[in-house]
Amino acid sequence: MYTNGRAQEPSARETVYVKLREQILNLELAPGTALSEKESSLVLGVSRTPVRESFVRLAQEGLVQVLPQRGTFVSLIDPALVEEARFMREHLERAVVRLACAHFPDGHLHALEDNLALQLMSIERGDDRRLFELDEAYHRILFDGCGKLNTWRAIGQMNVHLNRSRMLRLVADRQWRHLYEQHETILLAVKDGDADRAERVMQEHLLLSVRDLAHLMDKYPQYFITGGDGKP
Amino acid sequence: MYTNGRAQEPSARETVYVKLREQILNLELAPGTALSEKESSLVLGVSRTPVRESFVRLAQEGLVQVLPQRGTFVSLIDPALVEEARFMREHLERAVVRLACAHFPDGHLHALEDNLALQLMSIERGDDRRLFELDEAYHRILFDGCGKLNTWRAIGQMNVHLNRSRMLRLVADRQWRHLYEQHETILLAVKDGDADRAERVMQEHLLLSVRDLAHLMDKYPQYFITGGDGKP
DNA sequence: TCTACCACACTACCATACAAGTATGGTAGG
DNA sequence: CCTACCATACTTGTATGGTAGTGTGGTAGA
Repeated sequence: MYTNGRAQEPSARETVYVKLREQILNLELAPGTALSEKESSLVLGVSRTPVRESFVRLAQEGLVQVLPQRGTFVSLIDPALVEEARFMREHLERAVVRLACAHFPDGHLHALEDNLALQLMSIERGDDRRLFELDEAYHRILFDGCGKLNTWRAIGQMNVHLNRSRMLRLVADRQWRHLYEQHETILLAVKDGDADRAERVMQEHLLLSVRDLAHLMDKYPQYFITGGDGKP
Repeated sequence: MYTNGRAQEPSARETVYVKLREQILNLELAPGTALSEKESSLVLGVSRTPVRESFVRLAQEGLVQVLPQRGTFVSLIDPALVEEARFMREHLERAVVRLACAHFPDGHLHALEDNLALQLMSIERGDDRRLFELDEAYHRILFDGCGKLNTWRAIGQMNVHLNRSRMLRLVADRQWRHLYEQHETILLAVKDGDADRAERVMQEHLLLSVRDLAHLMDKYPQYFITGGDGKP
């Protein structure tokens, strides 16, 4: 018996789920797009079962909406969810960054420094997709360093809605420098143990993420929920 | 054609999911218990498909753990998750109760009053299960009144882990009066708009929910994760 | 007695067939 | 021309059979 070296090739369900999720967050599958178990199964070369089970997971995350006997659709962006995601992140990240100012492991500190360096390179290259990932990683490292990784994961579920609108914003607008400078300032404050400063900058930083939301809703109205419950 | 009055009888998957979830939270299905698609399908009188899809949902919530080709098990309680759930609730509920002190709809205020009255009756009857539900509803009303219902739902996913340990605690210990008095104090503070007081009591209130966690881990060690990753 | 091996029962995974509800386009009737 | 109806082609929901991996208990051999 060879020990399999933790390779453990992923299940069909997992690969399908990851792929669909990525496409939805990238807006390759735009909000409102109709999906179908059969079509996805043909495209991805698997049977309906793993596709269907991925739909169940995505539906629970609020990324798709399953209407029995009618169809499955990529959820429209709900501005209320976006705002509440920001609300959650604001209060939890303020708390976490205060913890970080009190105590933060050296290893994670170095990870933040490395991350910032990579951010700078991504900005110079104009690689927005990569910068987006690094931004996520930056905040994740902060939570991890404070022993609050599960909290970050819990935020994740709401965060996908925030991120879809942020992705939309990246297309038109781009103020990456400002974003980078805030990350830099937060890291310095953590190093200095200046909790008040860190908390204040973090709050501003997260406010930035929903700026111009109204503008986006005006520009891409078909991607947002207008009235009641968000059915296409 | 009769309009069906929004009855829309629930799917097999939904009923199975709700039933299993309830049993896990009630500890009727104790942490570590082995499940199986086939057995559950026989017990619940449906085919394996809806059971399997329920397992997918429960696994995503962290309530069960699916080991491919080996079995499905009710997750052990992870003390780190319990503590982080408390952490999330502490910071988010402090923020929400401050909002409530600034502005809170009359309708929701009345709902809180009614809820408190019912709590008192449940305490007199010694109906702990009902009191537990009312406690959940109380906090839910607070979030709803502040337009943060989605935030409450997001907390819910972490909350299930906190609630399993709270349920365990209900069995041995019981200090319902204290719980009720805190709820009462918070309501009064919201009425008076005394944000500082409301926030302070809320923090104490949530600390109560993890008191004696170490004691519980000592008393029911088989229900908790000890070392690494929580596999039974 | 102890060890290595193997058959067997069990698991979750996936593919597929069937059932039941829904939207739609064409057509017959007014 | 307009309306009501119906066949049909979709959709998701459920049931079931086969596959491959895993644990276990019994047995043959040393």
